[in-house]
Amino acid sequence: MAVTIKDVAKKAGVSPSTVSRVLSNHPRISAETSRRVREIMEELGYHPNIMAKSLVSRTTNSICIMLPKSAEELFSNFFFMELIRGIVTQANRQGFDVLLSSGANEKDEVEGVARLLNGHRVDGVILLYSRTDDPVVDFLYQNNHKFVLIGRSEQYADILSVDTDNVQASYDATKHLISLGHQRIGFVSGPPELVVSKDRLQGYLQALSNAGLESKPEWIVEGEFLQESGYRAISFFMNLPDRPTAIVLVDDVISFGVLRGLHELNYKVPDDLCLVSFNNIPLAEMSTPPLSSVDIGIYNMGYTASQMLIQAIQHKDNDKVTARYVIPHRLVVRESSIFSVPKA
Amino acid sequence: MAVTIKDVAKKAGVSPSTVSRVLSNHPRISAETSRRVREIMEELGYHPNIMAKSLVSRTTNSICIMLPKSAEELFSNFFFMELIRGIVTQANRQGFDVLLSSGANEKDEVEGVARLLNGHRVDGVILLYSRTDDPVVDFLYQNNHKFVLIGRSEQYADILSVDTDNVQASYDATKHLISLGHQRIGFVSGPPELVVSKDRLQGYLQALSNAGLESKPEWIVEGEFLQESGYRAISFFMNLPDRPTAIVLVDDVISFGVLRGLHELNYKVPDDLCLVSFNNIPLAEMSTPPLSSVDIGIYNMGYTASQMLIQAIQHKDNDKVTARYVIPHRLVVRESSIFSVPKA
DNA sequence: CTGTGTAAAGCAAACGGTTCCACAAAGGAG
DNA sequence: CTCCTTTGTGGAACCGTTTGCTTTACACAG
Repeated sequence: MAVTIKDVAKKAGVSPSTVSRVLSNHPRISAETSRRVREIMEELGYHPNIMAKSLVSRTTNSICIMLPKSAEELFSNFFFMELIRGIVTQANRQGFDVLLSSGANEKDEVEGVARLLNGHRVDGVILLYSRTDDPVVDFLYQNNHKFVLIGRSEQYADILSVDTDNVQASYDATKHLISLGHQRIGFVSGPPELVVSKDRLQGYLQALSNAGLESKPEWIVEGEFLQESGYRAISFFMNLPDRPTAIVLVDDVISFGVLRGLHELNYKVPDDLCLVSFNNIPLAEMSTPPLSSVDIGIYNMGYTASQMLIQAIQHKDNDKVTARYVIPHRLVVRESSIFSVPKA
Repeated sequence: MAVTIKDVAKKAGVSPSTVSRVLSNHPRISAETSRRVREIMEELGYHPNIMAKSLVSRTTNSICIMLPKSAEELFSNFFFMELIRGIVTQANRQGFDVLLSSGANEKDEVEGVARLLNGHRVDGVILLYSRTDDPVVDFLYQNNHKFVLIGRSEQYADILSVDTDNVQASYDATKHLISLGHQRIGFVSGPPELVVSKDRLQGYLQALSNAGLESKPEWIVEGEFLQESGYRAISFFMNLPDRPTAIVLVDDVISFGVLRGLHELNYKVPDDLCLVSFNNIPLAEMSTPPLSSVDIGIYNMGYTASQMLIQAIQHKDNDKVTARYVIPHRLVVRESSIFSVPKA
């Protein structure tokens, strides 16, 4: 059916090996032969069978992106799409294909990734999230597979990862509010099993303590990366006797929920409450009021992760090499935090 | 290195063919042999080499998602992520892997898809968008490849596609505004090369004409699926001498830009201007005010497209079969349109 | 004219499976 | 008891490439 290397060889009057060598620019092929073979490939519409190639070369030129289980429930879509865009762009640029994989649960995830990796369908994996205790990471690490973590592993030091300095970023965001005169600052966190939640919480606490400010347990609430979490958090906060005058939130989308909640309760931002969140998604500057947010270079993270993984795959130095790449962050101040001290 | 079918065979004291048959549940394998072989596969940690399997079976059990070139510029991320989620979920459920592909330009796109399809890396393709004149579709159609279009083709009738009835949906949205008493209704469209833009414009015009209402050219502006488009459109509209009292917008994200613009100009929604848009993304209910929006079941579209494609791949009836699947839509009315007639 | 070096191309064995065909053993019909 | 099925398994060819080892064909030195 499809045209193979043999068809090309026959028509060109050479052997299949010669055609193969033309394809890989082998030095000992005469210019004339090369030209003729290429011409015929063109004419016949030849495309190398990637499977056959992979089989013999034992490499697939493709990588796999592991989506978190139930991405829809835990995270904001924007974050992942942006990460994926960065990964795919860089991978394609390097001639790699990208596979998407996910699982209904953790067991599924490990099995899926094992099937792909052990079954030689992909050469490596990128994990889009970091959980505190992740069986997928265990599997990858123990079987010596190539992989890159977006985020940070608490268990293994010697793995490839791309991350934001979340402690520092959160410190900066909190510091910003402190420098505006706020004394009572709240924090809305993400799911506790995510490393990012812990890191940002830590930065927040550190900033408070460095400034000699108090941090009350009731000023810290856990949520998910969803509007609803913000919406719920805010009714809690605003009913506190000594409620915060400012909040740090781990994600812009949560802030949208907060804005909505405040609007319904007839509070004004930033007059009654100041907000700073993370990710700086495009909508952040379109909300009312526009959100102050820490830009963490999501696309860049994906791009870099992809690059690191492909590099690791190509130079097959089997030693595990520590390479934690930290993408710089930047606090973008907008209206949601620009008034100094709320009247209340 | 890796454990192969031969290793399993040797250890089990059977031939490779027997192991292969166990794997594929061949009827003429004794229960005892099957049990023993499976046990050994487990023990050795055997995973079939997917490449080798594909090579001989001439099928890959994977499909490819074609991302639009420069997705970031034309579309709202949410839409694609949701589509992808639907596709991946259904594909995985059927044992298919999903590849992501994109190209810097149209030539790139065709080449990429040709490489994957002719090179037997994937069995079929899903296109996430419909352009009025798409070389990728031409290629797929003419080479008789399996593919599904999200949207609608203007050139070919006999291809698989999943779509919203955009004309009707837009008609409904416009009708909703008309029934609230609006006489001057504007329209913010998407890029003109997208079929969805044309269809929604048509539904809008049809609703107006059915109601005996006028439609002025200056009430219609083209934009992209970005906040900025809405932001720009609104300053144009509000400066018109006989400006619209309501607008239909092709995407929620555009509406966010509009909301921002109106806020800055000190207009109120819905008092000064009513809005209805499309897609009903989760943030639509969190904006101020919450947006009326046509829910088009994005996840469902992806899910269905995936299902159709896999079906087409598995029953390899080579006849082209028309199958246009229309996902039902539903107008979700919220505050951005609930007042009957603006004061102005 | 033989021997040697080198460039160009061919042969054949993998890579890890699947599957058609052959064949032995066992069971059933006559 | 033969003969014919059925059942369970093994052997080998093949899927489309790559690649190490040869072979061929010159060119040129001795």
